[in-house]
Amino acid sequence: MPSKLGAPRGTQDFFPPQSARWIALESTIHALAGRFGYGEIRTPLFESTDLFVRGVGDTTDIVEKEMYTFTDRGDRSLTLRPEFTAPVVRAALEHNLFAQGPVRLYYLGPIFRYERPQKGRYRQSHQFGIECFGFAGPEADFEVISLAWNLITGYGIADAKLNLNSIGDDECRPRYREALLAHFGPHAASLSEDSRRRLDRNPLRLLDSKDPADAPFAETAPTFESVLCAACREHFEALKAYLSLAGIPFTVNSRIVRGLDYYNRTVFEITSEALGAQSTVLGGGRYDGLVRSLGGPDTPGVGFAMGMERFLMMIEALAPQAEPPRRGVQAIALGAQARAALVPVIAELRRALDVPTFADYQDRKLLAHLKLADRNGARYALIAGSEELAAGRLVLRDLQDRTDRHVPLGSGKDVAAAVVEATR
RNA sequence: GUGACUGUAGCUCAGAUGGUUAGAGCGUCGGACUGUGAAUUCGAAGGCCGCCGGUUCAAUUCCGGUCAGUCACCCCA
Repeated sequence: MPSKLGAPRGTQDFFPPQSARWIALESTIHALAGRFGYGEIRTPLFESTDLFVRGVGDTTDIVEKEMYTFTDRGDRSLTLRPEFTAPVVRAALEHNLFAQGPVRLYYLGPIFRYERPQKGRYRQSHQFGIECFGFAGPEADFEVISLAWNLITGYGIADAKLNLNSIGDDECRPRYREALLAHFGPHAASLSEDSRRRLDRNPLRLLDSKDPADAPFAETAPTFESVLCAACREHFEALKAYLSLAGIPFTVNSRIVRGLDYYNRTVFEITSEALGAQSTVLGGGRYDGLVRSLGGPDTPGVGFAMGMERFLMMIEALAPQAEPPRRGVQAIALGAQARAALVPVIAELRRALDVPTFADYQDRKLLAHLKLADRNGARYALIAGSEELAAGRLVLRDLQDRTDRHVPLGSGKDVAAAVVEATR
C-alpha cells in the first residue's frame, strides 16, 4: 500500500456499484416506515457518555468495553453512539414529545462499537430501527414485528427466521432469576469459566452460551414461560395470536435474552444462515421502564434495530443481483470542434433525461469511446465527429439493437429534445 | 480482550531448501486493424514482496515483534 493512511480498523468505504445497493435499501426503508406512520428522527453522532451508561446499563458489554469515549475541550465526557434507543429517548424527552401522546419514530445511521471485527461485525456499522412509544399492549409489539417482517419478505428472504421470547417484568423476572440460580447453582463447578462469572451477574446469559460445557445444563433449564406472571403471560399469548393471525411464522425460543438491560416482556430476533456466526440481522423488544429511568414519564416502548451491513450481506447471498439493464447515453465527441458542439447538448441531456448522460472529454478514437460506453452500461451512443458536423446531424446508435438513426444538429435544446423523442 | 490463518503490481494469485535485473492473468495506458462497441495483435507503465527489528557474507524467503485482513470465541445489529 503506497500510503500509510488507511481506513481505521473495522471501518469500510463503499463505492459504486455497492453504494447503489445502500441507496436502494434506504429508500425502501423510508417508504416502508412511512407506510406504517413512522417519521424519521436524526440525532447527534455523539452524546453525553452518561446517557449510555444509564440507558444501556452499566454492566453491559457495550458500556463496559465497547464505547468510543473521548473528552472534549470543555472537559465533557462524550461517546460516539453505540446504539440509537437511548439517544432517541433523550431527544424525545428533551423536546417533550411524550406529552403529546404516542410517538412513532424510525432512524437510519451509523453506530460505533469498539469490537474485534469479524464477518458481519464492524466498528462502524449502520442501523435502521424503529421506536414505538406509548402503547403498553401487545398490538404495538405486533406492529413493530410486522414492519420488520414486511421488510424481510419484501426481499423474498426465505431463510429468515423470527425467534420470539418473553423475559417477563419486574414481578416475574426475579422469580426466574431464582429458578435459574437453583438450576445452575449446584452445577457451578461443571460450568464454563465464562458462565461461572455470569452466574450471579446475569444468569439469563447462561441460556445462550455456546460453550459445550454449558449445553447440558442450558438444555434442561426452566423456561421463562413457565414462571411468567399472569399479566406477562396474557401479553405474550396475545402477541402470538396476532402473529399467527397475520401468517407471520415464529418460533418461541427461550434462549433469546438480548444483551441490553432495558428490555422487558417481549424480545425477538430475526436470524439468517447467510450471516455466519453473527446470525442476527435484526433484534428488538419491549422496554417499558426505559423512558422513566431516563427521567421521563412512565411511557411504555417497543422497537427493534436492524444491522444494515448484515441485511445487505443477506440479500446479496440469497438473491444475487442480476446484470442491470443498459441505460443512459454516452456522448461521444471526436475532436475539439465536435467537443465544443457537444458540451451544450450534454448539459441539455442531463436536464431532459432521467437516465445518465456519460461523457469523456479526452481525445480518443471512436473505438475507445464505444468501449467506455460499454463499461458504463450505456444504452445509446450519441456520436459527433467531423462527418456529422459537416452533415449537420448526429448519429444516435442503439448499443443494444445495434441500429443507427440520425438527429439533426441544432441547438443543445433541440438535440436533447430529439434524443428524448428517439429514445422514448 | 483471546485464538487460528493470511499479508508479493490497481485486482486475483504464482514464486524461490536464503544467492544477480520478482512473474502471470485481468485491468490501465499506447500502437496496429482509414470512424462504429465486449475481439485479435504488438508494446509500455506499474512492486521498499505490509512495517520494524534479529540471525546471516547475503533475507522478499528463516525467527521475533508490530500493524492490517479474514474467520471464530466473547458479545451483538
